[in-house]
Amino acid sequence: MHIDQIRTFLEVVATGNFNRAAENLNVTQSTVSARIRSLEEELGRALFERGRNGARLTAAGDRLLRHGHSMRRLWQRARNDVALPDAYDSSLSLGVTLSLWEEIELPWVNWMHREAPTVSLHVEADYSPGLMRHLRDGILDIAVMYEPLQMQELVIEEFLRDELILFTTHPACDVADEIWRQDYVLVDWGEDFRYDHDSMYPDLVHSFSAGLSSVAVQYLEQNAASAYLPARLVMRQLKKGSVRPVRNAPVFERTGCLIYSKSPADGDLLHLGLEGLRSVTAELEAQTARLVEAAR
Amino acid sequence: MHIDQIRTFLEVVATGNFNRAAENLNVTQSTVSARIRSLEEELGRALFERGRNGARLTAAGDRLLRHGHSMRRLWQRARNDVALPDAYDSSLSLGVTLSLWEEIELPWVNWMHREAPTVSLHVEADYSPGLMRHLRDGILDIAVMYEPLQMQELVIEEFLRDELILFTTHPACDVADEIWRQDYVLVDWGEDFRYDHDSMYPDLVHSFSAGLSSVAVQYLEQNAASAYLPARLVMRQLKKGSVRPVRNAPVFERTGCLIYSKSPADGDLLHLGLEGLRSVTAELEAQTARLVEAAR
DNA sequence: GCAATATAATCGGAATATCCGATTGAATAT
DNA sequence: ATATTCAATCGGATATTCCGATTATATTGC
Repeated sequence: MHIDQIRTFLEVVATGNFNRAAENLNVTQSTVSARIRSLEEELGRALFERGRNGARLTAAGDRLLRHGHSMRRLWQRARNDVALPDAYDSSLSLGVTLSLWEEIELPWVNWMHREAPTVSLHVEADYSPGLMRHLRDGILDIAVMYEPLQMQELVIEEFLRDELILFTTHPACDVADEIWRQDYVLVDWGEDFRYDHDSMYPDLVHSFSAGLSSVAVQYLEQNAASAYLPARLVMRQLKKGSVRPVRNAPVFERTGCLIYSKSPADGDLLHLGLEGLRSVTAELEAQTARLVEAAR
Repeated sequence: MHIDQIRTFLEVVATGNFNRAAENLNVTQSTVSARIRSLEEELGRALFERGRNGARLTAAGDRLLRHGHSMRRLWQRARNDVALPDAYDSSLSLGVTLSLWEEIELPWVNWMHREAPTVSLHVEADYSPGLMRHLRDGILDIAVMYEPLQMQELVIEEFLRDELILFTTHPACDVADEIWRQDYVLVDWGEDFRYDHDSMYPDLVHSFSAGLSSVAVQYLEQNAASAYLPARLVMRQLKKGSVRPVRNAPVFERTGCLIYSKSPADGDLLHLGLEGLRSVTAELEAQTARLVEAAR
């Protein structure tokens, strides 16, 4: 068994097609064919049913699939750990959605460094699809994001309820006042939010929409405008009083999730990392709650 | 990365010597040398410090070691699962010490078959060293034995307290009567027992010693003799009254352990298997307890 | 210091495996 | 029928692996 055979197998499963798998792997189709054939010979079982519409997994292939994922992850992880400086004895990597990155990353790194100083940490921020891909490939051990796609071999655990509150830099006003509607910024908080938002405010016009929340915050600081934001992003402005929640405006909820492998390379370490995230998040939520309470 | 490179790496770690590793793997020393070298080149790190006394792991090699064990186990497991008949979707294998085999194996297989009918089961009985080797190589998922050797990457969990009671086929007697000393069979219940037994009865002569308990039971049935046995092995004879416990004789305790991998290929399935063992054992212990109570 | 010994690295050559590019073959849609 | 879309196969170039023998190196005993 060569790891490239496993990678090829997984790519064929993912694309359902020898030719596309060959393209993605930068080899010829005949090479893919040969790799799969030798894997099948070694295992003594057909892994794919080849037909007009590409390749479909056999039952035996399906049984290989889960282990294949693990093998790829494990080898990725092994290469990574071996490459570490000798002062470390293992590694843990965390990926965080861009919108949560700033708040979670540093406290978590500090927490981990205190609890496990010989663990090398790797942190990255990206959008959900990138995080999922890295999770699948074993580059990430844990990811934090909203609205994850369900995936075999991954545990999804809710761990953070976020409140999206309508904030404004207009003078204190009620949702009925409609002052806040002047210069409204629509922040893209994901599919669930878009749906809820549209049904609540079907006729609301926005002067622009922001993909990244920090843009919206900056805009609010410099203009009399309104936007849906989690309280923690405008903590400073709330304290100053420059930003106020719109009274009686509906609050949207959003659930942050922890995603990690069902079969980790190092279960103890993974759970330490998760514990760190929960602890860091609890602190974050407590702060936010106090602030929201004070502003109401 | 070829799996043979990992196997070779692990064998060199185990023997601490390229030549012995070559012998065990049935290849030449130059092949072992080349395999390790190519692995080192791929990883960009030296894995061993070569010296007069063989090969010692570097820090980087040590970081590879744990993953190497997992890789070997995982591939072993994958090959096994792929080879399964299509009616099954995964597999679980249990190894049991010879002395516990008969009592645990069948109930566990029945329990598992009821709870998870699509899981292919593999059961084997052997002495502890064989079980440990198979556990290490990924052939076994769970082992049940007394006095396991501590090993990296394995969880050891106590789950069964066994009482070794002095039984006799002489007429009912007290330990002070010394009738029972005529024709005493010393059963080898392991190192701990030997030690405790010797200090308790330093001058006790035995007519023979038995490595396998069933031999001792058979001997007791056919001769007026005595031996230390767990009650469950002489349940039938206790009910008939042909075998009696020696009153006031000290009871020796022995702890049965569950051993399994810290990083299993399929955690859910593993824990189902463990649950089955605990359930089966609880039943066994309850029966034994009732019987011992009745006999006293 | 000098063999004797044990260990791993290296080298040359044979065998084997891998990969590519082109072709073939099979199944399906038009 | 014909075109299209897949995967299998073949031939040849290249790369890798393996063995057997030799070499290099460090340790031990004398």
